[in-house]
Amino acid sequence: MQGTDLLDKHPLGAGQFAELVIGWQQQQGRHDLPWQHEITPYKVLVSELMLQQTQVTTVIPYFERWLQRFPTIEALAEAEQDEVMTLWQGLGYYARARNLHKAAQAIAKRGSFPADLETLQQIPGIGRYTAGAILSFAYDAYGPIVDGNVRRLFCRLFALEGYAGQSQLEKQLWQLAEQLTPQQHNRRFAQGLLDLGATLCTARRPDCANCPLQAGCQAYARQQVEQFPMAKPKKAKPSRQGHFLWVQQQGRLLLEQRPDQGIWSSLLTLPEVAAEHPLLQQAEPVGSFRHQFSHYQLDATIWQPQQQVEETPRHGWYASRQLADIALPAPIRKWIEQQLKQSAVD
DNA sequence: GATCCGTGGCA
DNA sequence: TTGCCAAGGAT
Repeated sequence: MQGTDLLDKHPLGAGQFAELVIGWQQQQGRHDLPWQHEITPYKVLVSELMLQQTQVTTVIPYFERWLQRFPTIEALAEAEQDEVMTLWQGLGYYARARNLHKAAQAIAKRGSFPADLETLQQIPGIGRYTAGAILSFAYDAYGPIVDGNVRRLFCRLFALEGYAGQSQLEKQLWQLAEQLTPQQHNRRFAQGLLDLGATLCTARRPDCANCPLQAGCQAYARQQVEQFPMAKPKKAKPSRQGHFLWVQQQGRLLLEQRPDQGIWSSLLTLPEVAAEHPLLQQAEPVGSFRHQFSHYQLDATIWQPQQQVEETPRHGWYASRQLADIALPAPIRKWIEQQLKQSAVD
């Protein structure tokens, strides 16, 4: 067992490690995040789903609005998907919103909130990390977590080779998490791990001088803190073309709901057509934008067709005052609002 | 195991 | 401007 070896060779034992993390969290950790007050399993579920791959400062206003509109899991379970997507718009990774909605319906139907790792991981949108986080934060119970913060912290503490996603590294990280996670004070311990990663053991310019684990950090001992974790080998980001239609009729704008898979799933957008679409042969380009996704770059052109657009049940006409209350992708919303402002001035 | 899935902040 | 990064999960 490699993880056992790692821990055996390390100057800090598991008990001492937990004590240091817990003590530091109490003195120096974050205590004023919105989901840390009057904790319920539902609030933990909402916050954890929102926080997946998303920064705390981005999530906070979304979380506040969400709890106002859906104060309980039953309220969310009974909501329409349109409204769920509208509240989530701009936050990205829209499958999370559908999963959260489905999770609320499953839990409400079940009658009780699951409180064990196995059952939690059967719920849509909840993986190994989120299940551990729910046990730790909602129930103050044993729930190992490995996220980006913990990965960075452990890779440095134990000078672990490998990059994020490599199976052998992930296996080591989870084994360490299981061994280092205490049986008591689990909420504070988990919060301490995340706070250390977010405020001291950061990706760039880590603040080792104030770290309670400095004496036990193997990367620090080598003066190679920023070499861990190793950078994932990167490949070129592809570029894709997108063609969107700008069609107004009697002051209303034609929009189309996207399918529930793929990019911008379940959101409304300007109708998108293939590059070979006949409509584009006699259309005028009225604008363009470039948008960076995590895995490709979108070069979009917006066309004003001269012919009638064939409508489907997924199409709809929207007045400008309705736009605030529907779910649009951020770059599409930005372009539409700019266009409407210009045409109003013209 | 590799890829897909968003967005905003920051150096 | 560009690249990197952030409380991951599903396929």
